[in-house]
Amino acid sequence: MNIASVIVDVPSSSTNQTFDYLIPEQFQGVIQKGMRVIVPFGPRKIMGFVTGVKDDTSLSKVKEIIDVLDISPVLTEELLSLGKWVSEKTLSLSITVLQTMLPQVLKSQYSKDLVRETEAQLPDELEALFAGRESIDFDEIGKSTISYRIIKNHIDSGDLSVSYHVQSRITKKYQTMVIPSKPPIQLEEEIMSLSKNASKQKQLLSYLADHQSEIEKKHLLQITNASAQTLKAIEEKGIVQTYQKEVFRDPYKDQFIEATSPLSLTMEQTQAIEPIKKSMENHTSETFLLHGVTGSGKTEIYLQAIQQVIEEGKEAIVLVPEISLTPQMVKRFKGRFGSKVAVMHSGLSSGEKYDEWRKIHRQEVQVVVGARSAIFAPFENLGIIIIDEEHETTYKQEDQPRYHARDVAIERAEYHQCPVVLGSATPSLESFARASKNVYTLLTLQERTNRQTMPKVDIVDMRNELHAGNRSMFSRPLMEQIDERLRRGEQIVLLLNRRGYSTFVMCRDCGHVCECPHCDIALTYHKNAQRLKCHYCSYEQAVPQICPECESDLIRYFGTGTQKVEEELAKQIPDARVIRMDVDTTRRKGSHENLLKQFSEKKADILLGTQMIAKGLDFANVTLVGVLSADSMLHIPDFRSSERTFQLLTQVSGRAGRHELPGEVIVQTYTPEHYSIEFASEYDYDNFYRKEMAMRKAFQYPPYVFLGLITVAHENHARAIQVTQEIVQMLSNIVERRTTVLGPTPSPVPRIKDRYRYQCMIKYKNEPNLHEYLGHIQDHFSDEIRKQQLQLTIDMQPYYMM
DNA sequence: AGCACGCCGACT
DNA sequence: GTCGGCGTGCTC
Repeated sequence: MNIASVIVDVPSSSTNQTFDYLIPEQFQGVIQKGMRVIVPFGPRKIMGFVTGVKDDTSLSKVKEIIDVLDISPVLTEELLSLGKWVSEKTLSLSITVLQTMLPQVLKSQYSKDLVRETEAQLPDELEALFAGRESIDFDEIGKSTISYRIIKNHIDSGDLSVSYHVQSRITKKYQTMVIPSKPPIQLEEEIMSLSKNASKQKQLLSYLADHQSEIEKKHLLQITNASAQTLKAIEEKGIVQTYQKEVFRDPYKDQFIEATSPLSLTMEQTQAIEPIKKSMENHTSETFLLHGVTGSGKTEIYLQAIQQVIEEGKEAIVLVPEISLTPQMVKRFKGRFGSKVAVMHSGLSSGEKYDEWRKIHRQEVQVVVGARSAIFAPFENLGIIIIDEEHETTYKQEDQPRYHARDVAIERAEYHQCPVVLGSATPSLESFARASKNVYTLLTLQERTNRQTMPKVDIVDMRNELHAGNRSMFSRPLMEQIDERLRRGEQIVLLLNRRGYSTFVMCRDCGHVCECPHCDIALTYHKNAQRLKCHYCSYEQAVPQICPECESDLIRYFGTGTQKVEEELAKQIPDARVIRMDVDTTRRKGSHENLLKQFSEKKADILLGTQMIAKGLDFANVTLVGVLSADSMLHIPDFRSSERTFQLLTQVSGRAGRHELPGEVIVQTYTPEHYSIEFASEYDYDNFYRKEMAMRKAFQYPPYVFLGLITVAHENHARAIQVTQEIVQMLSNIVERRTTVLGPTPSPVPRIKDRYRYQCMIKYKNEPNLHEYLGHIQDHFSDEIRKQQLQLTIDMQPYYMM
């Protein structure tokens, strides 16, 4: 067993394989599957994951592993094989998948140094660069004017050499601890022998004598009110010792979280949890779809199921959409399971994420609550996986590897023989269809635990408003209701559904829209910076004063951004205090929570925001929810737009009147007759599902078919079409008769960063070898891809068609 | 990816 | 003739 198979940290298709290395004697028996190692690769040194250890290799010559980076494997065997599965299903590189399963700090960084090997005199410019140092970073050479040729000559002559380094970004946090070096009796003696003036030292020592054990330095100095100088004095006398102790960062340490105990379940809840418990007892990997209206107590079911898992000595993963991973949510889990919970989300610093990950790795916690990537938590005895708000699109990763957490969850559950619970008030059509076909087990909660009825939803036809001469973005009924809440001192949530919508600049004379010169997309107007920016590349420019086409000065901003709504609101109701929440105001860490906190403390009357305010928020004093433009999403050319509209409207309606005060919802729309708006206003999921399924069937979209989307991007327009055509041809030749291969079609954004984009869409029901074929297609174009000319993106079960 | 090698055009 | 451009192939 002295050969290791290693996946190296080189993300390219030609290195997407294992490489064999000899395990040197000192690492024999130490190196295990799932550990990170440093290996020589060509002239350099890089990180790699050991995926196997074996006795021999078919190669005649192998190099030795240079170093081991881990004491225990960072990836379990299960995660290694899961990684393989994910890379096959998503057509991603193995190394990319393995890296995403770990916290970012474990990713290696590389550097190159130029080292002086001899005393030989170097040319003046080189001597100046070294400035007396033994080695310099290669980056410094790049900044200087020295030609690489000269350096190369000196490397060849042996005066200089290049050394490669693998650096870890791991930062551990330490605390200084103080520990007495003598037993208490002797400490007392020391106190006696100290000089009379040393009262502070005496005080400090007597505290230590009384308390015996080690104590944090900062803490000790604080209680004894002593200075660091005092401590240093007794340390020098050898009475106490200090050392550095590693501590885990705890992002929630300053929060007091009240412990909660299981609530008694309603009849309905009991009926829903029983099958889950049964599945856990039988050790079967069953998938449940928990369909429960807002406020029906899904979370309590999760909590009690997890309780049982913990009692069995197993572990639980809870996935929550990033955006609703609020302190409120975390509190519910920490309140019930205390220190057994790790939390993983993008709001944590990379060090905090690493520490939370290590709690799982070291088996110090049994529960992880986290966003998408928490599905890869290195638990070894999973007892349950819960995915809350199952329909959320954030569970699908939008860059490589394009995995869906739901699929990974089901795969992991299969391995651990444990249940998966998908919870939602508005299940995705895919999941509900599977439940209807008994692939998933459907569990339904129809009653709200507080017996409150859902808030009444009023639909306002904005066309009538227009006819009546109201050209503002607030309808008269909405304004009336807002006024009334303000008078009663109640709060209001206003949702601006802005997806697919942005502020752009248009000339009123000729209709010219300012577009990005590198992408076929309108530039977005940023008011703060007074600039136009492209959302796809880094291009930006000043706002033109006159139209570049017709030189008219009638330039206007179009689209309804939150900023614009805020201004309008200030004009119409100057007295209202408004908090605006959108990407601009929540960019800074913690600002999201901060704004919500202000709102909950009633420091504002109106919370105005985008989708991010629709989820999981729970304010007792909110009695009115206004949706400014319910249909803005409906016109996006995306087969899921009706589903998303329905989900968003249902969700946001649930924000009103969650407590004693009754709530009301006003939905403004230009298409009140649209079924997704109508059914959402009646909270009628079943009829929405039926209607939408009929649409999906008619147009052959999921869940009736599976989708594969291939996007081809090339600088040369003709070549982009040609490659896409070639792919369409290749696929058409091999797929089943009832599979449809569409294309070449221009992408919804036909050009990004000067590359023309064309697509091929595959609609299939059963193509067991499709992934393999697509792999061949990738290989077929790998040369052209590597030469930076061609970009090929394959997205299985895509969510965004761009 | 990133490095070396090797082949070609543009200069001292 | 050499310098330096980039196209090509390989990394256990």
